[in-house]
Amino acid sequence: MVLPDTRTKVLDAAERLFAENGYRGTSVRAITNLAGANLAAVAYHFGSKAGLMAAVARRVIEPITTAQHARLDEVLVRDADPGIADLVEAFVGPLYDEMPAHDAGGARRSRLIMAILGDPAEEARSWAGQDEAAVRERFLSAFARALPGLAAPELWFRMRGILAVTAVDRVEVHHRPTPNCSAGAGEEAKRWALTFLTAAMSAPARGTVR
Amino acid sequence: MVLPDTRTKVLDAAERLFAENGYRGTSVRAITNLAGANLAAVAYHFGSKAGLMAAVARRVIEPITTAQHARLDEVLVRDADPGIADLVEAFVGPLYDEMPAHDAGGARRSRLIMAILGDPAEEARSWAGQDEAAVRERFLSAFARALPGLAAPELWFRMRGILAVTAVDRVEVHHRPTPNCSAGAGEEAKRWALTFLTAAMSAPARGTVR
DNA sequence: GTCTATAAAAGGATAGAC
DNA sequence: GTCTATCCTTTTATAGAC
Repeated sequence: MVLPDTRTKVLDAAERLFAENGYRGTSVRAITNLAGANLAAVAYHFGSKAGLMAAVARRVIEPITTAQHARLDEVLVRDADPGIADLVEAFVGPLYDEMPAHDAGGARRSRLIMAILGDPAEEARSWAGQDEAAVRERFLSAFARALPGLAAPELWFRMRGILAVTAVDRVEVHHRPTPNCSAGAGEEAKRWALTFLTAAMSAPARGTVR
Repeated sequence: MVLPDTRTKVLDAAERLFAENGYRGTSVRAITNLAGANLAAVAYHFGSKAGLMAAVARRVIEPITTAQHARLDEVLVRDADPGIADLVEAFVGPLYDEMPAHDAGGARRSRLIMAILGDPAEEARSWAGQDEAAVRERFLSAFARALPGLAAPELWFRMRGILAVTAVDRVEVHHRPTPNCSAGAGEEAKRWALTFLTAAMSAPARGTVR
């Protein structure tokens, strides 16, 4: 068993605190305290607080985009013109599989992504990185082929809808209405999301018709 | 023409800056500077920065919840057992009508709501207030009647989906993929949302079946 | 690589004059 | 109601010893 080095300990602590309190709500001091490291370690290993956030975001997002690429590859091998359900599954599936809600780390990473997406700072855009943009472009093209009646702006609207639903899921944006209605666990929530989003994406275009 | 008093000027400036930079990203100094008011005005009129945020949130949210209640009332008068499309329209419609994207103020208030929902702070929960919770409960019951096959947790999942899609709409959560694919304007975006969400809410339950 | 110490700035809040 | 002046805390970043 290898003990984590300081760099990794700081990264772990930052992931947790950024997820819980957001970027601006987390101080470098709180991170290094939790990590059992020195305040100066952040500057040494990551240059600055922003550099640390970028590193945290990269570590969380990379496995997801990798899985999304792989799933889309599989789908396209099976069928050059895949259906909506397959595309939705290839895009959304990895978000659940890589961040299972029943796992503490998964829920934490999910909250972190929400914190990144919800951050109004311009900087936050760059945290998501180019991986994420590339994946989105690929899926956008695939959906455009599967939904020929849909104009680009409406397709883009729907794509954001997918991102919104999956990002908000498992994040308590409000108090739960009743205690038993908390977020679904693992596979259940994934199935709900796939049902919800496949139906939504399959809706006929309404771009200009009344 | 009545000139706005200091209280209103501060409220306006705060609404704008909170929307653009979030609660934590906005200093009281920046607000009073933009308002052309004195730093101490915030303490005098609102008690504290948090009190100011609560006042801003109330002013934005109240007209929306009022409209949602009214629209649901209308729907229930016409039909004691309304369909999914009517319920979705009654819930989502006011979010677009009260915050038109083509209007600068509408887009700003939309971003503000996103900033509130996305804020990880516990405090942020209370900003949305009880109005919003009451509306959600009413619609939850109405949807439950219209979707008898849907268990409570899955219904709650879908309700959050509606909130997610409408909140994220018109907010650039990422860089736009191509310049022409920006957010849809006004009525168009509303129609896209109603189409997308009505289809999603109408999907058959998948809670436990395979 | 890790630490102490400190710089330098920005933040929220408030006392008290007017 | 509005203003000035100031207090006190917290923040990021860095210089320099070890």
